[in-house]
Amino acid sequence: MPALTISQVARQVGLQASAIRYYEQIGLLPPADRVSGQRRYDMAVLYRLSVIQRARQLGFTLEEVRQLFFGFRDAPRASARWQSLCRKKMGELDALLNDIKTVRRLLRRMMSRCHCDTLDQCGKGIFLSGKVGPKSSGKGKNWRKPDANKPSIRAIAASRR
Amino acid sequence: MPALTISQVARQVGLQASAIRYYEQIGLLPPADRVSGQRRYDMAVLYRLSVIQRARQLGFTLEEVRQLFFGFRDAPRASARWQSLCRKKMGELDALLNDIKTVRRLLRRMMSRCHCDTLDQCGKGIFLSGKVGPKSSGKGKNWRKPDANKPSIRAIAASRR
DNA sequence: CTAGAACTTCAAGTCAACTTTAAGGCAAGA
DNA sequence: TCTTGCCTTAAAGTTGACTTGAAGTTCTAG
Repeated sequence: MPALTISQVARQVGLQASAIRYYEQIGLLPPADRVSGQRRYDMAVLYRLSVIQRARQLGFTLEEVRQLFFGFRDAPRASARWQSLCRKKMGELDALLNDIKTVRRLLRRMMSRCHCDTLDQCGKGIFLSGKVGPKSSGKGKNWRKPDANKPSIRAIAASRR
Repeated sequence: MPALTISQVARQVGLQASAIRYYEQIGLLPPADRVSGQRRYDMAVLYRLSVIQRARQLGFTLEEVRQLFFGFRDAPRASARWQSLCRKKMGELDALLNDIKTVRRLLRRMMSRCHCDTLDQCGKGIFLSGKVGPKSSGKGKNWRKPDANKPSIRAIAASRR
């Protein structure tokens, strides 16, 4: 009967021990059995962690993983849970894809159309073209361009670990 | 001579005043003139901020914006600076695009191929298929699958503000 | 028996780009 | 004078998913 230590488990699934402790702490893993204070695991935790890892690969947050495990009071079948979450995530990906394409167009335009000498000149053009920031254009006092400077793709680097 | 207050500037460019103070604090904007302690601006700052806003739209980090302003000791022309940064960002976008496509394929596979009853069963399958985590496979003691579970697309939601 | 490796907990740090809070300053209008 | 409203600073909070650090305990090899 394999009673694995935390670092053995960590090695098996390719995580740091601290991540496993963290998952336990936030309730994604049940409190582990202890042998004089130290955690001991069996194979089941490897499966559990594999699911978590796969979900992370698929772009799910830990909150979504929590849903996967505990969220569906209906839908008891694992496959149905995956289905539901995957469909949702697929939609988010498509939205992200669109944003990225928009930004690519913008980048292309910027590259081909800017011939400014100075950034101030450049900024003047941008400011006057009104593509940035709401310049109260008479449509009512609190009117805002609908999603004017929308595609920001924040944390574009952050997403690539 | 328009001497704008910080909130007037903020309204013009569609930012919060706190963001402008922050930009000053991190050195993206020069210290503003003061009238009895309060910041006063002229049109130049609108252009400056327009450039920053446009850059943010294009997916640039503030660090990259800093490069745009102060980074190129060579390349004095604004257009050349934009070119260089845009090309780089374009590459990052393409990489991100690839990751997204990979994740989409994974999502599709998960949806069509998983028929598990329980998540444990699911996890067992994932674990045994070895697609998650390095399972020391005899290629040397510290061998790791090259980028095994790579496409994680962290902060996929974060990128959509 | 004794190193030192591996484990424990709890708190705090990380990253980016800001925002929020607390505590206070200054000017104009009633 | 009092209130309203905008402004100031410095510090702390936000978000997610962990990691790192400090201080202490336990296991293991020699």
